[in-house]
Amino acid sequence: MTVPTAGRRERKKAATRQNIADTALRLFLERGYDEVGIRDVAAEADVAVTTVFSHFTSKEALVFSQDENFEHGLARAVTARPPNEPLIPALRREIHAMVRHCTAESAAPLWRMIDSSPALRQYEESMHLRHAEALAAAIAADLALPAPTTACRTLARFTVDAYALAREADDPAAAVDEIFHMIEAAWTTTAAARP
Amino acid sequence: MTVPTAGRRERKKAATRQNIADTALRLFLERGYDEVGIRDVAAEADVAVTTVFSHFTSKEALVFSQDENFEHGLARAVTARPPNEPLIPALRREIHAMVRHCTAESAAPLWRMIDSSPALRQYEESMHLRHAEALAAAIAADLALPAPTTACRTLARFTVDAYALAREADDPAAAVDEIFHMIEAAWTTTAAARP
DNA sequence: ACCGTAACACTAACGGTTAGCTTAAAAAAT
DNA sequence: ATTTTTTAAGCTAACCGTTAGTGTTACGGT
Repeated sequence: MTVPTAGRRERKKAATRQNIADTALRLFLERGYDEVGIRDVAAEADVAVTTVFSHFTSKEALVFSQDENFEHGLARAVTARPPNEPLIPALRREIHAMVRHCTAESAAPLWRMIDSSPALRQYEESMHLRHAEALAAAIAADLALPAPTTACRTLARFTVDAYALAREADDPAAAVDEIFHMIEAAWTTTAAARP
Repeated sequence: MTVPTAGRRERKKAATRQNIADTALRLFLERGYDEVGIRDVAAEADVAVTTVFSHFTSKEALVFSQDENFEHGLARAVTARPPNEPLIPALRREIHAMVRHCTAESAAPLWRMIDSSPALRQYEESMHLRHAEALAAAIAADLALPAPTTACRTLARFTVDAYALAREADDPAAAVDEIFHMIEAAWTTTAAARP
């Protein structure tokens, strides 16, 4: 076993959380996000309303429960990349993977739901900004800077922009390449790009 | 008179709206955004709660009622710029003006309030995205394109990023210049930049 | 075996938001 | 000038996401 007996309590907690998330996502996809209330989710998952909010900070968070795993994926793409690989290509690879992942056939209904709900779109945007801040910190660390500079923060935001823009483009993969071509040009003109 | 007698009804409506916005902003700054409810605002402005929501789509919109004027300021910076002036410098000028405007001494308490409220920050972000979409359309029109391309949308987003990033920087004006140096490099590498 | 604590339940409420209906004043039509 | 139509604004009552307060149960370390 790779997992060192995570304790029954933690396993039960994880199971409850998973049950809630699965139930919520199923109901949302069946009836539509706005047509399903938190009380419906709680009843169907056979838990109390307060239990839902002890596992998820908001209704929208129920939809993005899986993507929280990728929360630090971008930062890890910087810190854990092959040695000697330049920064920008590493970021481009990661964005490519993320775009491919969320434009997959199986995820289509989910993203259609997200795109049609202003509340969910807004939640996703603010997630992206959090990711950008984490990424800026990782980039600064990679350059051995004491704190993120304006250039680091800018690169981070441009990178998450690439994800958001490519997702909406007709040809997502081509869009990633096109936008990263622009990012590369922007980055190479900064002093931070040269050691 | 330059105003062609806007009709008593419309004048009263505008007055009511202004009254609500002024009262709300005053209460928010006096007691704090979270400590003031919509019912408080309505009572103090001497209107019904439903009247507040017939003028403003949400509580957060009460805070940004003035900035709605600048909603299309960015797009106008493109469409109404001096002839023969290149695109990027025109955008940089506008962002400079916007940053100067919202980092002014008189606006400090307002922005402190906004920065300390997650709800208001999120609302501002989604405003920015709306602005970016409008700007992308204006850029495409300026280039005589039938529809916004990926490059247009990218430039638009980078531009609103410049605003957001510069606002938080130690030296906002310098940050605008630094980021626009990067944007210029990104834009000149795209095919769209050359006629 | 014991106790501390973490997970969950229940009730009730708070605050933003909306629906449905009524009133009254302004604008348009007669 | 009177009638008719429009529309801003009001009131009530609720919906829905979210939180506070308070128990209760069952796991985990000692």
